[in-house]
Amino acid sequence: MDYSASPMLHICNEGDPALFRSILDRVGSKWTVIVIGLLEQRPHRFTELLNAIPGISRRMLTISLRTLERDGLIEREVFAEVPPRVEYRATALGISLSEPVIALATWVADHKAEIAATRATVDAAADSE
Amino acid sequence: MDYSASPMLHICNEGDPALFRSILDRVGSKWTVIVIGLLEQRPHRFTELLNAIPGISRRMLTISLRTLERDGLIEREVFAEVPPRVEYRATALGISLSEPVIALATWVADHKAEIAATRATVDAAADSE
DNA sequence: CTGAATCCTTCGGGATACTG
DNA sequence: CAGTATCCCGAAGGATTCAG
Repeated sequence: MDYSASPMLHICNEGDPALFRSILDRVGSKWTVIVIGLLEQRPHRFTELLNAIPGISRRMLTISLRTLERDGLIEREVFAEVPPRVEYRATALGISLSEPVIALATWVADHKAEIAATRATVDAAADSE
Repeated sequence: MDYSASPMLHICNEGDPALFRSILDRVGSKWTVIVIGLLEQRPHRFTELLNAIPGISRRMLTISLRTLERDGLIEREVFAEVPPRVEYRATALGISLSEPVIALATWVADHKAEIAATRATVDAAADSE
C-alpha cells in the first residue's frame, strides 16, 4: 500500500518500519522512559535505580537496561571493585531522545483536559445504554 | 519521589501520570498510529480500514477504533441505511497528535543508522562470549 | 552488589463463529 | 456491513531462587 498521502504514515514506514516500531515500543514501554529520565540527570547504580523506580522488579530493570544499552541509549560501566559496582549513564543519543518524548508529553499536557472530557462523555453514554 | 530535576520526568509525571501513560500506550500500540494516519487522509468505513491495514483482525480494529474514539482522537458516524454504513474520521485532536508522533518518527529516521550500528556492535560482542 | 535462571500468572491479541 | 462473543495461545512480566 502507498502511505505517501499521509505524512505520518509516510515517515513511519519509510526505511525500516520494524526499527521504527521497536523504538516506539521503547517509548511505549512502562519503564524505559523513566530509566532514561533518571540517567540523564546523573549516573546511577543498579540498586539505586531499583529503589528510585517504585514497582519495578530486578528482572524488568535488567531487561530494560539491556535493551536500552543495545540501542545505544544508555551506557554500562563496570568497576573492578569489591563489592562490585556498575554504573549506568545516558548517552548523547539517549538524551537526545528526550526531546521528541517531551514533545509528546507536552501534547498530552496541553490536551489532557480535552481527552478527559471526551472520555467522561463517552463513558457516560456507554453507561446509559 | 521528586522528578523536577529531569525535564522529561517532570513533564511526564506532572498532572496525571496515568493519562500520560495511556496516551503513550496508544502511540506504542501496533495499530492506532496507522488508523489515525489513514483517517487523517479521509473518512474510512470499517471494512475499508480492515482491508487497508494488512494483518489487523476485525476484533483488534474494533478495539482500536473504540479506544481512539473514547480518547476523542477519531469520530464515528452511523448512517441509517441498508446495508448499514459507518464512517470513521480523525478529529482535530487526532490530527494534532500526528505532530509529536512525526517528531518522534523523525528522530528515529535521523538516528536509525546509529541505532543499527550500536545493535550490531552489542550483538557481535554478545556472540563472541 | 549485580545480575541470571526458573517458575508461574496474566493478558494482549489471533482465529473462528455468530448477530443486528 | 459492521460488529460481538468465545476460545486459545504465546509473550510480557512479577516472584523467587541461584550465582559471580
